[in-house]
Amino acid sequence: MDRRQKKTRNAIVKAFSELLEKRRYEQISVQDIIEKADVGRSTFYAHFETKDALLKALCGDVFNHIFEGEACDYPLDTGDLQGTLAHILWHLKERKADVKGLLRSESGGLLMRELKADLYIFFENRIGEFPANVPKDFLLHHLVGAFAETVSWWVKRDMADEPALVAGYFTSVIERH
Amino acid sequence: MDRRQKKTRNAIVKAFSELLEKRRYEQISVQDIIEKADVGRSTFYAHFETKDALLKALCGDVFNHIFEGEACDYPLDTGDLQGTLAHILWHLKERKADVKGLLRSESGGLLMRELKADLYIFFENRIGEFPANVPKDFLLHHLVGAFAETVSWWVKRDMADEPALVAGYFTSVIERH
DNA sequence: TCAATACCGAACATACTGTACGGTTTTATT
DNA sequence: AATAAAACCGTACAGTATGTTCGGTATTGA
Repeated sequence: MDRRQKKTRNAIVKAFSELLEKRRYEQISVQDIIEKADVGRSTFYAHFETKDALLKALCGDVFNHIFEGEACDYPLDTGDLQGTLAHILWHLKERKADVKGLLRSESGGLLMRELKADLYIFFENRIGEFPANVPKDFLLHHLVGAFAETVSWWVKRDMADEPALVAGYFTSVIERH
Repeated sequence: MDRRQKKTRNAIVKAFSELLEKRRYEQISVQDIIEKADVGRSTFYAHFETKDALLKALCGDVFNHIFEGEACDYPLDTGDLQGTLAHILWHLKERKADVKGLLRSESGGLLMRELKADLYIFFENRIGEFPANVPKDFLLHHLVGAFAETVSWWVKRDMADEPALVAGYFTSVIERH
């Protein structure tokens, strides 16, 4: 609507994202953010109820691109599980700075929580490819936890490995039909 | 050494643990803790540099009992992977109140981080039982993440399922030799 | 008995959060 | 161009938490 809103909001998110490259989430105060964004204090709170809300918004921003299946120019999605997982990793790499910043933080769990929530839905739709001799609910958590940790491992290695390779590792450890 | 130290320290940890049953970590202030422990403010800081240090100490306390392999009266450890994992779960249930309190919190990641660190070492010693066609480092993270999430899932269900059963679920999803 | 030390508790400096409010600028609309 | 709505500014403020300091008291171990 009002384009000042977008401008301000973007400035805040961008400032937050940039601060996140150098410092951990806990070490960044609202004061830091509004100074870097060059935005009034009350303005910040007009946009985000709290610092956590901002974090959540950033997470949502990162993941929406991935799981909402917007059109993108990733060519290698073979459609199977491994290909789709590689696709997800590729998208995460697009937002490398944000992902690294959020994951490094003490509250890295917050990014992880968002990621896991989306992964949960993702794997739910793929559940047929996996063994059925355990409760579905358990299996979902297992897959989500394992893949989330895979992401964490990959990020720690600076996302150096090829997405397709990492996805291949993952699928080869899980017992399938 | 001085038995006042132990007494005070225990009072603090106990108060913290009890507060954790009702409230999440973030909602508990140092003030709350020292009031419940009936301890002076400066005394608290003489024992723990920060609230996080206290949390870490409690985590350590919980996990030492488990991974240091102290003598215990758990009879069902069959020695194989499933049995040992069940044993770990059984110990976690011993400290149910603490584990639930810490896991429910926003900083549940802190307990998880400690747990994962110990699990990492644990699985490292068992690595031979798993497929070797992926990097060992990756595999370890995979197992750790999956089992940690299993714990999280189990706790959410109020640890109602039998440890041996849950451990069985876990082992049946992982592809082994 | 006595020196060491752990504790008390209040006071203090510092920092952050979230809200309030009067005034200013930009926007969309007519 | 005029105008009402809105988004913004920025300062001030109340509330709360943290971590430190320090003089005095009580307990401990030797």
